[in-house]
Amino acid sequence: MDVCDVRCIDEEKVRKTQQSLPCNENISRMVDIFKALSDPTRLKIVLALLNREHCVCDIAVLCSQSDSAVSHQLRILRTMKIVKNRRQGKIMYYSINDDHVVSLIQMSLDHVAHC
Amino acid sequence: MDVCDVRCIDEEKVRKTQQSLPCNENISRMVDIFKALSDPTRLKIVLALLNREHCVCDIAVLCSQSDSAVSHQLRILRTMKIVKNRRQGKIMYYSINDDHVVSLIQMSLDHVAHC
DNA sequence: TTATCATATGATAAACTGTTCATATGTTGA
DNA sequence: TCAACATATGAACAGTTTATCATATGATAA
Repeated sequence: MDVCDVRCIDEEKVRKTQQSLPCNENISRMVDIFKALSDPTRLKIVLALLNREHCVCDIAVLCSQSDSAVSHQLRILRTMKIVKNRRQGKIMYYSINDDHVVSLIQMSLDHVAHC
Repeated sequence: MDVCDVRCIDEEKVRKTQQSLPCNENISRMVDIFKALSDPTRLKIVLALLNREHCVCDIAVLCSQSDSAVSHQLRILRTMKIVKNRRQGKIMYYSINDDHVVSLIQMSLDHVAHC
């Protein structure tokens, strides 16, 4: 870890910014949220569920992916509690389970929409 | 691509959700933004610059990474216009260049802070 | 209870990502 | 002009991620 040695850093600036940083655990949580949304398949899934609940099969069509690939990604989103599911007979319906993520997506949508 | 065949999909629901989806280009842009923030080093850099501008060397200290690693990540953030830089002699100062990203981060911070 | 259907899961291969190391660039002061 | 320094960059390697394939599970209807 060849971090630059003491000569060049402005210790006071660094110290102050250091204090302004969230704790590592919160940084890690933020990374996890962004990571969840940083894959096109997962983002499409969440965008689709923003509209309404859907079964795995329909989600697969909407994402142009195999049922299996979608199921894997749904498991990740489920583990993160971004989506939830309910069974109706053979069919599993998925829907959004995290309003914060909805806000994040809405904000990023606004961002890309006008630029 | 063994997408589920016509039997199981609810064509009407799928059609409507399809129409609600952003265009692929915008989805791709959203993915890029989230991807930029989904690495701990890059997120820490942006969080640090949220406080004030810093030189590469100080950023490296703040991220507990080598100057080189940080420089690589700064290039990515620069390419995405999330940060900008200005030279002062030998030293290169980096700062935030995208207010939307600031809002996204602030929102995700609020999210992780109270949960 | 058995066949079929919708979904889930484990293993694998391919692609991607991030750090490191070596080296290059550009700036300053001697 | 040269040495020293801050930063940048290219190549390579390790670790991670994602889709696929094969198979498993759980539910329904015959």
